[in-house]
Amino acid sequence: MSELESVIRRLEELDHRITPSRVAVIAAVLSHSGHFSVEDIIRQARAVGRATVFRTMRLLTDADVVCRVLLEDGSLHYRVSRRGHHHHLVCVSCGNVQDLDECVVGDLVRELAAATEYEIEGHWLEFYGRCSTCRSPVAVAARP
Amino acid sequence: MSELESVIRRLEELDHRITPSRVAVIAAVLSHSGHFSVEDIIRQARAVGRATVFRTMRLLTDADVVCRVLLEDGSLHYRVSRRGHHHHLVCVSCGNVQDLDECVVGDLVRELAAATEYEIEGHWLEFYGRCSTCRSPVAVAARP
DNA sequence: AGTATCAGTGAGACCTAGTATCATAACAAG
DNA sequence: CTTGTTATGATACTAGGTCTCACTGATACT
Repeated sequence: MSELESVIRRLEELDHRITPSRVAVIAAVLSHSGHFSVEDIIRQARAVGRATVFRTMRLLTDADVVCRVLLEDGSLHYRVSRRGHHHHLVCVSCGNVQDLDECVVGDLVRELAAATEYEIEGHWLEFYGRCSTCRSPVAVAARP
Repeated sequence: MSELESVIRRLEELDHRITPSRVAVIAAVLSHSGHFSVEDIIRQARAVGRATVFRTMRLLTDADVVCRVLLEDGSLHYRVSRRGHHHHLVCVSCGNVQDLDECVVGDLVRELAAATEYEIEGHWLEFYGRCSTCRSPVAVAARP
């Protein structure tokens, strides 16, 4: 079963109709191996209305087909998600994204909940850096 | 020395001029005990131009007078900062912000750097939940 | 089949948050 | 006093996203 079909299955299970517009958006989304902006998808699926692209992106986010990637400058990108709740390490130089295997703050959340009496419902966590390819050996050696 | 004066000192040390517009923005900023948006400041300091408010907010961020608070919906707010690098626990119900004493992911950053060969330069981390006041005893008891 | 209903749609107006431009003003230094 | 620098406000603009609304096309009921 292709990835497209499996996403369609997922939406059907959640009682969403499969329309040509949605299929076009999903196909555009799946064509990316890295992260992308909604504007990228709007450009790719030119026949689909702007509002519909945004609506479909929300659908896909809720269905865990994509996850949101917060870039360092605050802009929001998306990325096809192939695992559950996780976080990202984004290379600020080449834009490459490394998925962290699992949520690394689960323990922290429990500790904080105990210490603060908050009931913690969610969190944002993104790391930024330079991947091994982008940092030159010289730059590494020069670091204190 | 008032808080206003101490912020003014800080900017002077960084070679920024102290102008009436900047003082108005700083006073508006200091009038908030919680977090606030730039639009709040623009509303409060109506005599100051929109661009100048944004410019001054950047100045204050760079001078560590305020820190940025990322809300769950992705919107950016500010908060007077009284310590160095730290993170926030935001109540999604009343908006109250709890500062976490120090950065809780320092160790994590070092581990990740070793595991991924990334040189990690920065991160975003915000927690969301409901403070003890906002969660009713009933709701707490009902949680699994 | 007929019709009522409802999810989904695109066009476009609108909104929010922020940046760019630019002429002008205030100030500092020589 | 002149010259260069920093800061300013008005305004236009942009990016990213939401709202409205008339319309379409499936679905469900009779």
